[in-house]
Amino acid sequence: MEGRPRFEPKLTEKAWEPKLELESIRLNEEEGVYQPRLDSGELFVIDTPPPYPSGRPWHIGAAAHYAQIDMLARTARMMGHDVYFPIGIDRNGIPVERYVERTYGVRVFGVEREKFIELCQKALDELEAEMIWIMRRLGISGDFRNYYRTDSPEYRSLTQATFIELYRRGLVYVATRPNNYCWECGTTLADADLDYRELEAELVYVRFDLVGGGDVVIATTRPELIGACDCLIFNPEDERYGRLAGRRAVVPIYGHEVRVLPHPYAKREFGTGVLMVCSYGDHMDVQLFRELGLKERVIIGTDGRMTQSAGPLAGLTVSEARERVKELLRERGQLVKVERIVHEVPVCERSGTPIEILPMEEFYLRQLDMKEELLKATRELKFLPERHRQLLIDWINSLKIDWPISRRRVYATEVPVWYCRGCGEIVIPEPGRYYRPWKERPPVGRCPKCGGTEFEGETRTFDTWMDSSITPLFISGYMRDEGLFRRAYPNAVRPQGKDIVRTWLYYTILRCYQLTGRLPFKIAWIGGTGLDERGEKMSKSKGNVIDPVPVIERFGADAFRFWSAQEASHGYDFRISIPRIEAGGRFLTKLWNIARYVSQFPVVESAATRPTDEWILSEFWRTAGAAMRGYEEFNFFVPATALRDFLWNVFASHYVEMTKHRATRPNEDPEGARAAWYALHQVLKNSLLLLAPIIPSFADVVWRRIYSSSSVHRERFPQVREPSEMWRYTDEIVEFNSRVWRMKKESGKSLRDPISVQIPERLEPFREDLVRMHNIV
RNA sequence: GGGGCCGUGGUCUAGUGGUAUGACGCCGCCCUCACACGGCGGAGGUCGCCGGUUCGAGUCCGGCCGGCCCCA
Repeated sequence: MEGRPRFEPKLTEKAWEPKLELESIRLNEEEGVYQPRLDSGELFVIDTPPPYPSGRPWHIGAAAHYAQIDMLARTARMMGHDVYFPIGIDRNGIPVERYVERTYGVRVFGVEREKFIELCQKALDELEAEMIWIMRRLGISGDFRNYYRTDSPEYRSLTQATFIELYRRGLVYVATRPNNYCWECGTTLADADLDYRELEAELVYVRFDLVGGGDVVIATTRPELIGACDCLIFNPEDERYGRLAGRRAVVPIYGHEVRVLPHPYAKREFGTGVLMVCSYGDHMDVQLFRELGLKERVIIGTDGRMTQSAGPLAGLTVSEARERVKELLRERGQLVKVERIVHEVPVCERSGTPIEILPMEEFYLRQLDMKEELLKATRELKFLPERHRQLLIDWINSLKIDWPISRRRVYATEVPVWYCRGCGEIVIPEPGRYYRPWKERPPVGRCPKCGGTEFEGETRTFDTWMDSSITPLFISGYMRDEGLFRRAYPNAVRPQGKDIVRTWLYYTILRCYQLTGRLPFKIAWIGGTGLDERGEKMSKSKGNVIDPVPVIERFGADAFRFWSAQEASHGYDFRISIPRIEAGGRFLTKLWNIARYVSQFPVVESAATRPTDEWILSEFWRTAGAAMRGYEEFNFFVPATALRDFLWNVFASHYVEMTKHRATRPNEDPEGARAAWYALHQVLKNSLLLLAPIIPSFADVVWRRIYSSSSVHRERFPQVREPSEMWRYTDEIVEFNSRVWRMKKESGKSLRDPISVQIPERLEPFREDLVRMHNIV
């Protein structure tokens, strides 16, 4: 040991400890590291999805998603952009209403509206605080000081202002149409609010008498709608029924006559091959009613009960009516048989209740006549990954009705409209403030049309997507801050999950395009879905939701983040398994120990490097180039895996071992030691920069201990150098070292024991380091 | 029924037409002076199936089967 200086590592802890994250998170927040500059110039604005605080457990896939969005923000910062990373909380809509009903045992329309809203706000405040805490703990570098809420007066007044603008431009209209209706939630729903579930049902066979003799049997899962039947159809190819074309049938119980028509929608395999068309059993009925000009009968009410038009079924709930109608048919001898089947049923996404299709008067926003224009405009939008563009195109092409935007709910932005009691004229206020027509006086004293002085405030609210679809406008100061708007709009990136392309992405593009004539952002960054370990979607009803909080507490946020980055390439679905998160986090232990080893040596800025040093620097810059190509596309899988493989399997295993002798004995060979120190620090320092977006606290802690008194998050990515050709030696070096280790192992030698082995000619430049490393004699 | 993605050792994953990566788990050995939260070695695969192109296919082409997600 004579002549060997004692080196002290600057990293004293034996391993990376998650609690070190807390200090780094606090420090960077206090130092204002993430604040955007206030000077002029373009802002790189990230239109983050405002999460809905629906209560624990929060979805671990969502946590991973936000971690990745944060990597995106940090990447942009390190590329030199002035990044504005707002944090919003989505607080509008049905989930909180249901939560309040459950938690406080009240019904939304059973208490005073004001009181119910108060309860909602109270619940949201609590749930929101926890969500903000988790996001902070994840190391998210957003603007928590000024986070916004979609239920704030400022936000809601912007939603209302955009509605007023569109109404005045004729893009909003009122119409009565068959609509998806959830009687459980008491409101109309857009197609995007539906889910589909496989449910058991009875397929009921009913015999209709034909006018002029004979009969025909139909099969239906909705026998209670028989009173609303206005047509029977069979497939035109179905020779069994060709003779029925043009005949008329008598509807059992109700007695009215309906036509029997051939129509391709009827599938010969389903039931008897003959269907009854009613208002309205499903979406196809709606289409057939429109197409065939059928007569609508409303026999289900908004309370989920049969109306007076349902005759003998009036007053019954839908399921009671279904049983009762079977009895009535049986009594008449017109019930042929009943089969049990399983079929897909549209249900309310929120309550899981099968929806009804009822004609309702609602406000609509025009979208059908913009389909082509939107398809054309979105060609300018960059998709990452490109293949997810198809999700949006398919959705736009599948739109069949304009967007019903009014809802019969309470905790949402009010439709800012009053009605004249005299003539029914719609009165719209001036944009600019938050209106609550159900409790406020109208904006005018007299009706502009009839001069009446009595008004009634609208009680309905908007679909919450009316709020969520203007996040790019809200965060850019639209209608409120011209200067900010010029710097911030269009936003740079919209990061979101692929599961909400049909809602959030589509509605945002529609609304912002209508209002500004421009796309709201330049890049749509579409992440995959976090699935459970079996590859199935997580949902509270399935009970397979994993809570991210214990995972983060156990392994640390950076381990979780690193796992998230290296688990799946951008845009692919990823499975969440705790053992794999744990394994991913092991890289941090490895990297910590690499850094701990390197941290004992002086930081030198230049040196006369040896071939071994040249080799590792070449291999490093090659890796760095690959990592940066991943960052260019905000695909964190690429840098995470490239750097992990390099640092673990090449740098630590081979370079560090090859130079250990040299690096620790500066007295023997001062120049050689300096050269090793130089290369060790070059690799570590630049690796920290390249990993900083993915493992921000880890990188920051190590950075401050070794390289700087200021945050790593004020730095830029290293300028990637063109690697020399030396990396071409990597395979041979790895192969040779493994061979020597194996030989020693097989002959029972310790790694320090001398060995006699031929160094391949190609590895001659590395002879000195190889001899020392393996103690070759 | 339509669209998208995916099918590689027990599990997960890389793979530009030329001897199949790596990780988790498993087995054996080693407390080698950054790291036993480590290292070395090993077992384990008809690369979903069937055809085709090719001297040669996990990789290209066609068809089929299965899984997941979205939509109908």
